[in-house]
Amino acid sequence: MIKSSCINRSCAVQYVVWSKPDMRWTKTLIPTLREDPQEAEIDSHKLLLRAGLIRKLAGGLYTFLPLGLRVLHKVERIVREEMDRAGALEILMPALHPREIWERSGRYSIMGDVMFRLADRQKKDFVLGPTHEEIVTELAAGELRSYRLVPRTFYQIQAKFRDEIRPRFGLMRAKEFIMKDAYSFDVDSQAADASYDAMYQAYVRIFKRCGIRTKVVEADTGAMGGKWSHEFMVLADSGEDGLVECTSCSYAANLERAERQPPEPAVWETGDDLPEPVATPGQRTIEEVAAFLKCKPAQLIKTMIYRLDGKPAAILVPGDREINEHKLPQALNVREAVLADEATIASVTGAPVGFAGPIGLTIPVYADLGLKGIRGGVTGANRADTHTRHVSLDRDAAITAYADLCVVKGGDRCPRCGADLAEQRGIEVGHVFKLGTKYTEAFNASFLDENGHQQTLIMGCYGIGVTRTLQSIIEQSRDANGIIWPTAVAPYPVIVLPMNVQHEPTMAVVNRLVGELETRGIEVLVDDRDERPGVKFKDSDLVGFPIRVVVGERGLAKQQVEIKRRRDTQAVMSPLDEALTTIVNMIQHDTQQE
RNA sequence: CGGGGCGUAGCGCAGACUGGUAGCGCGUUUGGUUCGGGACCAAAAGGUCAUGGGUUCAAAUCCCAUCGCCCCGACCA
Repeated sequence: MIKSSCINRSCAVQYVVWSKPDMRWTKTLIPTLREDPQEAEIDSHKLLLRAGLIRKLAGGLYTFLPLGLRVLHKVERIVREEMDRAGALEILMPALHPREIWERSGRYSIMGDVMFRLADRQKKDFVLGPTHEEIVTELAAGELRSYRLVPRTFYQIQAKFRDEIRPRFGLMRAKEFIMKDAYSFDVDSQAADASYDAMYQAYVRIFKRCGIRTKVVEADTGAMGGKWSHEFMVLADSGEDGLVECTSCSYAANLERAERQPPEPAVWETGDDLPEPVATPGQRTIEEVAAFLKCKPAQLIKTMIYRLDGKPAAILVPGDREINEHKLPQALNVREAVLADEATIASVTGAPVGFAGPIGLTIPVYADLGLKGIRGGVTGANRADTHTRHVSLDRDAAITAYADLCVVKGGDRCPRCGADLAEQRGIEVGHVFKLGTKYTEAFNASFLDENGHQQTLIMGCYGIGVTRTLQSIIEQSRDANGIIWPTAVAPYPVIVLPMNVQHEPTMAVVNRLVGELETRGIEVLVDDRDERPGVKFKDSDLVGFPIRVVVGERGLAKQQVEIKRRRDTQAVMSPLDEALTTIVNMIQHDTQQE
């Protein structure tokens, strides 16, 4: 039964030459589930399980079943093609790293909790790599010694390991996942910008070819360090990241980084009244105090005590706002900003937690720009069970500096053009960083320039969560019946459903059509199960093959087969001798569209 | 790590409060009737009731501990 023609026409299938282009449902494993698994919360996770693409081994650890692996390979192939096109060089680095290399960059302590640690039989310490900046920089330090060998960009596609605090949503946040990571090394900042741009453009192409719409946002560099970065976000309500985009200009940013133009000064009162203590017994939170004093949360001035590089300071934001801790280091020019403990708060304010205010403090006081010019505000009085009202910050408190310190929200003003910002959720599928010399200095990665001078390599790094991207495709392309695969990443672009596998003329037509598709290099799955049509239709929709061909006695009587796109509602009847052309045209058309 | 929920057949669940022979639906196997959107009839297989301990004549059920999974939070490229 199995066609042997795959051998002599394997050249038609680029890269995936080891894979037979056609498959019978009864010969593979596609364990579809009729009901939603109890373990899954979001739709894409449910569908991964229901469509028989993955199975869970343990929390954050998944096995890819045949169909899931086919999709994974297709995404990887797109990534490889675009990386290669951009001039990046594929390598493969170890997943197991000696501890010392992480200590050299200082990240063993920074990322220590994220890394799985283990020891060999000699009790030598190792970690499972959560990322590979250290490893690749070590390589560059040894090999890229001459300007003639620069620029170079290396990439790999490999399993990464992270001891996530909470793995969730299936492949979205897993303990082991597939990542494409790339690293560029350049002679100077300008050349590094060009490398960055090449990767950025490659990413745009990759996600487009995967059939997903992404939004590029300015991002925080976090533990990666570096100066600048962009994230590629798949917009989805289930996304773990918040982001804002301008309704007018092109500004878009992760909430961790997003800035805003200062709003109009909050004038609640004329400002003629002087500060006055008011008893607020037991009212600690913003909500409690606002309700107690019958004022709006925004009228309160939230005062939080932080330690900036160890030294206490007060951070002030409007009562209806959150402090953005990611922005503090840069805004206040410190290395580390952490919330102070209760003892510190008590000693600098002289009051229990919940009653801190800026008036009379002897530590530095930094206020959000949204508080500039506020009149009639309410603050803690630095005394138990007491607040202060009629506060005009400029007049009543010694403000060390105003800065943009709070988390931006939808409705705030764009930092570029002043128009409204809109807030959305997104899934981070790609992240590109300009790292500068953080790692190349730590690893002494330098080269000799044309003049024989020693110079430090400028580095960039670029990640794509491959398995996360796979799930994001589903998150963005599905309906009530199941997945709708974009053609480029579908496990099979075509599924053929014989309505009655016992009917010989039906199977003769199926086999001939499948053979013809094979010769065109088109991968086909034949649902040759002896099941009722309804079952096959449901499974076909659930798994989401882009094109479905139904061969039944009803159509055959008119020498026709039915061809239907998964994303369309209407099927078309096609004469037998035109079916092949119709299908091929659809695939070509859809691949270009997507 | 804090808070909450859940572990009973491959999947989804009931049974637990009030201890007394392990249940239902789907799926699976066999036979038959069906056959263009998850058919019907009949028969059957399938369980350390998460694990360990305790109480009891008797524990899926009550008590204690542990483990695992899911959600919220903290946290996180």
